[in-house]
Amino acid sequence: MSRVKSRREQYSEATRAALLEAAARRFAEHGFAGTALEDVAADIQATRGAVYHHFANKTALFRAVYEDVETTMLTRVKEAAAAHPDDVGAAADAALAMFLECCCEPVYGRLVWQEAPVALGWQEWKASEERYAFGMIEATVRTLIEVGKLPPLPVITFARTVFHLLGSAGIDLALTAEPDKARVKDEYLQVLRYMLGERPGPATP
Amino acid sequence: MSRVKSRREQYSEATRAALLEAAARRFAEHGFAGTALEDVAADIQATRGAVYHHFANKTALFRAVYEDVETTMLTRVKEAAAAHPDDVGAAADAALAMFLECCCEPVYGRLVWQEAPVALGWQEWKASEERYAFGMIEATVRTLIEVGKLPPLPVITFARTVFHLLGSAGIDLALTAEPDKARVKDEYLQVLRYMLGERPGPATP
DNA sequence: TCGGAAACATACTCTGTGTATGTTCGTATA
DNA sequence: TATACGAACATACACAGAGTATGTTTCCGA
Repeated sequence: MSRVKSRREQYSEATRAALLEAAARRFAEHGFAGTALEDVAADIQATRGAVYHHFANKTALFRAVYEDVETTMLTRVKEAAAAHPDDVGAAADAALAMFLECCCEPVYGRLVWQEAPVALGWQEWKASEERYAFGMIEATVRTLIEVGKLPPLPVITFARTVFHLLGSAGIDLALTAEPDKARVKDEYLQVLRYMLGERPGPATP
Repeated sequence: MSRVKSRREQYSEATRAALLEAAARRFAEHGFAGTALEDVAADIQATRGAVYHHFANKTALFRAVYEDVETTMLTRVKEAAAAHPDDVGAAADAALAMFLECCCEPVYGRLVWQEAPVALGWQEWKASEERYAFGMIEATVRTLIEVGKLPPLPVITFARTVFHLLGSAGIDLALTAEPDKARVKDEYLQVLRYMLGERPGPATP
């Protein structure tokens, strides 16, 4: 497939990867507008020249970081689902839980849910999610409907709503102070389960 | 209460109001980062000096715009709810529907849901919503639980979720192309009703 | 071994924010 | 009614950061 890399290519890919890593940290910590490319470059002992060699502009750098974390997320979610090859319900549960887990992480949560919509524009962000998180959720929802675990609601809209549901829960959790985190997470799981159709049994009379 | 305004005060308030209006348009159309104060000032035949006289900085201007649209929204929602003084369920329905309506409007939707979290920072945005949309929803949810129309779920978390639910639906609707808008809106109402507890009857067997 | 191109660094331009200072004009006070 | 004062702006300047143009080094293939 891809032949052996020359030393130069290896160096180049290394700095590119280092730039992505540094940028991810900066963007996640200070936001898109709050990060100067100067600082990103300095983090890896380089100058902005290196950045503009590898990426067309600031937005392109962000886009690369964004697609990176999305790909990582997708892999983890697929792994989680693959642990239940015989039970679609359990697989869906695991997938959604893992996605929520990802959203809780400061880097993924902030990048994907806070910065991406303004850095890339809502339109592009929405289109991108089609290929990542949202696409995955849509498949899950479709399965759940086919299996009868969900009523035949409009798939796309329902999936998009679930997507936002998990995302907002995740980002809220990511910013919840440590002492409350466990309780809030439990509350969100209760609410999410309710919204996805589970009904609590009547209180013991 | 407030004594009669001098001519000077009237002029000042007029330009301040004009600045807010121009800024709202610019922010809603080009986003926070994409708006230059120069242009906002030019829109009302003034210079940036006027802006910086009335507002501490760009963020403060945005904050003022933001609080303005939130207040307008709250008024409209309260009016909608007040139309059903005898039926809390209907009042809650009307309130939520009106809120969704507001979220669909490009100015409110974009400012509150896209720009505010990054312009003000998620923390401040969350805190502000406590006093506006979210506070209102919380009251509604609390009522619905007391009346028994909702099970006793954790109020704060549930309200916050509903808040995001309506917001994401609204902003998505705001960006949906006209021919599809009616259908998508209908789909969202279906999904929202489902998530809020209504269960469709079984298909005729 | 040498020409060229990739991988950067350096230097410059331009836009936009924030600030410091100047100017006008209404208004209170003598 | 003359004047002093301060609010309401305008003008001018400093500075940061994005984007671009150009220079420099070093690897690699012919």
